[in-house]
Amino acid sequence: MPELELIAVRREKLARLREKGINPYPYSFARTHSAGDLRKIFANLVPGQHTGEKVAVAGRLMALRRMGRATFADLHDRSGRIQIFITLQSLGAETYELWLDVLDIGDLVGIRGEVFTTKTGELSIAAEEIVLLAKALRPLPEKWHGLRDVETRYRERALDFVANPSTREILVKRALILRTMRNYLDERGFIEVETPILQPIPGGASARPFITHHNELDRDLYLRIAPELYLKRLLVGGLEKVYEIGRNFRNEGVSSEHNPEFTALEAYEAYTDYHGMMELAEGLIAACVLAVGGSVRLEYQGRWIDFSRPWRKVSLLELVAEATKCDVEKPLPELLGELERRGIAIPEHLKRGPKGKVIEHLLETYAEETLWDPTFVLDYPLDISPLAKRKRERPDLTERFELYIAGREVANAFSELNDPDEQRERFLAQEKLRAQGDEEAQRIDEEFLRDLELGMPPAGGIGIGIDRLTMILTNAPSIREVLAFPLLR
RNA sequence: GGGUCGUUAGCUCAGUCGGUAGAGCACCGGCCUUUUAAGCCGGGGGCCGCAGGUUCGAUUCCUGCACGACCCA
Repeated sequence: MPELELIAVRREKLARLREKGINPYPYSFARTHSAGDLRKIFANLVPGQHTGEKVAVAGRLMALRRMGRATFADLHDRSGRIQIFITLQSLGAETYELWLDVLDIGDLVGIRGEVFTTKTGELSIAAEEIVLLAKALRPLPEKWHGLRDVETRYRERALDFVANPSTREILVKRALILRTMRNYLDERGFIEVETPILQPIPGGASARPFITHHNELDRDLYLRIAPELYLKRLLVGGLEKVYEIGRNFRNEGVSSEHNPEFTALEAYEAYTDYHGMMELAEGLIAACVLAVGGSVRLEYQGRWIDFSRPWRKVSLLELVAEATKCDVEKPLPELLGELERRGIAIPEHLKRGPKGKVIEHLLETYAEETLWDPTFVLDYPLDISPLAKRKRERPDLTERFELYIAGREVANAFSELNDPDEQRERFLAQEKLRAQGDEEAQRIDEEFLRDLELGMPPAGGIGIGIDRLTMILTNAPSIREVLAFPLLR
């Protein structure tokens, strides 16, 4: 039946209700229990038991089994399902007929009545009063298969949440992860802060920004690609341990692992370095794994991930050397020659350097997917790490790591560069790349440099991608599953 | 950006080797007071993703486009 006809049928019922003087969208309903509460409280009833307990529940009608003068209904709320038993005897003929005429699957209703169990032992409520709380005008997906079509699921998210409780569960777990992170950091003396999302110069990461415009100031502003530079200015200001959980915006494509707006945690701690950040990452993520899964192991897309500490540490250059069997210590021209001899293709735009981009490409292409259990990849080339401090004893590398889990980059951290003169040099090198056409190269930020000149304590900083971490901890194959409303084409 | 596959009723899916399209659920009518994917009887419901092409005839074959899934860069 065309959708419009199904809606028309429901609208007729709505009109009938109004004729009877019943408000189909009333104001409130005092419920005494959720379905889950009742299952807990009345877990030990025997079949056919009447309790004498009067309760009030509310939720969405998800099934109606009409059997003449008696009807069974399934009422769903956030906590689960409870069966409602409706009889002509207890409501009276007129009321019973009316409700069975006008109620549809999908309607929100309140029920008052006595808790009992049927002869098969199912916990139920014998309805003494039915209150319509909101009439549903659109039909719901099929009761058995539900809503499967992934496109409809992502485009009509509310419908997906109604039809698929497991989708709702992901958001519950996401909230648990965020709560666990905040608790973990708060307990260790970190202060949660909020820094600008509208920024005059987008900094703190290599990415293309979204541009917006302030009318009154008649000035373009950018949606932030990272909060990093502002958070470090708070370190200058003496906040010592700060973190922010918030939305970043990067003007790039959408895929199963990318959404243009995504949530990241960034945390900065004075007087430590990237070794301290490794400990923080382990503790923080392990706490989330435990909170969500109750164990140090969990299954992702059919494979187990072992979060037992300490996590593996491997140097980026060793990792790439092993994956490609090439001597990655060679200068770029010689390395490119060796890669070519081994039949390893490098995209043209990377060949003119900097070398760090080639190394990064090799990591993403040949090593990333092998990093299944949590692995810290250490010591990134200086030329692709403009905000990180030089590695002790290796001036061409930085004290930076990325954390990989299930073949995905989940975190990025470094010993924060706090020498203002060197930071300026690094920015200038980035500006040079930008002039050569690298739109993702970072921009010089004079206000940040000015504040660095006040003196920023040595510090470790880390960014963790909340969406990707949530994917892993909820066994979600796509980032769209862990976003309440993903961006679609 | 390239390749492969998909798009049929509100939902989940069949199907047509090219001849005016089917099921289950949902919906409508009838029977039914312990059902639970309730059951039984009857009924209505379709731009077969969009646009072209081939053909006497296209939902089916071909091309393009849109959207999606997967793989590759």
